[in-house]
Amino acid sequence: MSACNQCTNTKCLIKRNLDSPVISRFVQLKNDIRCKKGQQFIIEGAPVNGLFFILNGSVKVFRTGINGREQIVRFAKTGEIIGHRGFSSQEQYPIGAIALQDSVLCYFSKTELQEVLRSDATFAYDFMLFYANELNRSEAKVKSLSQMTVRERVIDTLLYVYRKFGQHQNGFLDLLLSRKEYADYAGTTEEQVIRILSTLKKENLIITKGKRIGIPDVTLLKKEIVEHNFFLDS
Amino acid sequence: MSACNQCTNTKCLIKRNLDSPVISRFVQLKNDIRCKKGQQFIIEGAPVNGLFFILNGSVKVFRTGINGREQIVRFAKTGEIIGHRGFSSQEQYPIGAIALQDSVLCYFSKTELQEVLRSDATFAYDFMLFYANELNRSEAKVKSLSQMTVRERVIDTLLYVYRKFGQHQNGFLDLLLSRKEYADYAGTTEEQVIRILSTLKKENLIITKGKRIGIPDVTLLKKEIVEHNFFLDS
DNA sequence: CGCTCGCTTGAAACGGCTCAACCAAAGTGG
DNA sequence: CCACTTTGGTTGAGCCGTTTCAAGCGAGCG
Repeated sequence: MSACNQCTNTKCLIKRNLDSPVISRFVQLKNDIRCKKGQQFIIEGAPVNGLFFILNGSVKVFRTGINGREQIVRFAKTGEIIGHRGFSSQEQYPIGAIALQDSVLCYFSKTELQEVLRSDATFAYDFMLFYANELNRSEAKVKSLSQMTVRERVIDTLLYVYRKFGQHQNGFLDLLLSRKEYADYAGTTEEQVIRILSTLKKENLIITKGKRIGIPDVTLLKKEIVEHNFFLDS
Repeated sequence: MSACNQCTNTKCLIKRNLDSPVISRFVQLKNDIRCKKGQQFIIEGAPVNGLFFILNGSVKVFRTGINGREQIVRFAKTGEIIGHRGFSSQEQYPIGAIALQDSVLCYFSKTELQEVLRSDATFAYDFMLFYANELNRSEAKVKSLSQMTVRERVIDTLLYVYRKFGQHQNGFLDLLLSRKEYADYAGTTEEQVIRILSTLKKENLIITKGKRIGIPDVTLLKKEIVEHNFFLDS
C-alpha cells in the first residue's frame, strides 16, 4: 500500500489537497491495485462505484459500439483519473479500461469521495476544473470528428499522443499502439490508418519502424491541420 | 433587475444554493440581459469573462469550423448555463451563442464566481456535477458522430430536441428549428436532413407541417437507434 | 519449420456531400 | 392587388472519400 503523503505525483488531485484534514483522513481508505499490461480493470457494463488514480503507468479508456467496434475515448497516464464518468448519474456508464503497460492504480470509493467533495470547497473546485477540461477536450473531439477528414483525424491523433506521452530519445513516440488502436481513437478503420501513415511517411512527415512511429518535426505536422487550430486536448 | 430570491427557477444552480450567505451576497452583483430572438450575445473569438444563466428563453450554442461550416454544440433552455466552457482555461474558447427566442439572461462575472466556488463546497460540488453531466453528453455525441449513420444522427437529434423541449399540444416539437440547424447539430448537410425527414415521414415515424416536426410515437422512433441505446444527452 | 499476429495493399461497393435546379410560402413595393 | 424578391424547403444526379472485403507479406515464436 502506497501512502499518499509520500507520493511524488504533483499532478494528482488528491495529493494536491492533502493538507486538508478531511482529505488526509480520507486517503487512508484507498486501495492499491496492480495491473499487468493488457489487463482490463474496468469492465464495460459493470457499475463503477469508485475512482481510479493512476499512480504510474498508462491506460486506454474505451467503449464498444455497434458490431463490436471499439471506440477509444482517451488515453490516460500517470496522475490522471479513470472512472469519473460514472460519477454524476446513477445510470451505469458502460466504459472499459485496459492497462497499456504494467500500472499501479489507487482506488477510492465513490461514496466516501462524494462526502469529501461536499465538505472541501477547494477540492471540489479542483475536481470541477478537471471536469471542465475534460469537457473541452471532448468537445474538441466532437469538432474533430464532425469536420476533419480521416487524414486530419489521424494526424490529430498522432499529435495527441505526442503531446501527452512525448517522444523517446530514439525519436519514436513513447506510447506503443497498434494501427488498430490508432484507428479506434481516430474513429476510422485500421486499413485507413495504415494508408495514411504510409503517405505521411512518403511525405517525410513521420518515420516508422515496425509498429513504432516517430514525428521528426512536430510543427511541420501541425501545419497539416492548422485550419482547425485546435490543440486543446491534453 | 430580477432578484434571485424571487426567482422561481428551481433548476438554477445559483437559486438552489441561495441559502448560503456567501452566495446570497454574490447574487447582488449579477446583471440582467435581455435578448431579442436571433440576437447573438456571445461572439466567437471574444473572450468570455462571465457566465450566463438563462432566466427564460432558449439559446443555441455553436462554433464555426472550416469553410464557415457551423457546428451547433448544444441547445439550452431556461435554467441552464452558457459560457462555462471558457471557465477552466485561460485560452479563449471560441464559441458563439444566439437566442432562439426572446430571452432573459442573468450574467455573473467569472472572477467573482470563482471566489464563491472556492469557498462553498456544496456549490462547487453542484457545479462539478453539472460539468460531469455535460461531459457525458459530449461523449455521447462523440460516439454518435463516430459510429452512427447520418440517418441515425438525425433521429438522435430529433429525440434530443424532444427530450429537452418536449412537444406542444398540437403534436409538434416545442422548439422551431430550420433544417439547416438540424443539420448543424447532427453534423451533416441540410439536404441530407431533408431527405431523411422525408423518408421518416413516409415511414410514419414523424409528421411535418411547414418547418414544424412532430413525433407521434417516441418509442417507435427510439427503436430506430436502439442498438446504440444512448440517451444520456439532456 | 510452420504457425499466428499485425501490418500492408488493391479493388470494388457504398454512403454522404456537392451542385444545380425547382418549388412553395411569405413578404415587399409599385 | 398583383408581380417581384427572398427565404427556406425539396429533389435528382454525379462525384469523391471512406469502408469493406480479400489477398499477401513479414516478423516473432513455439
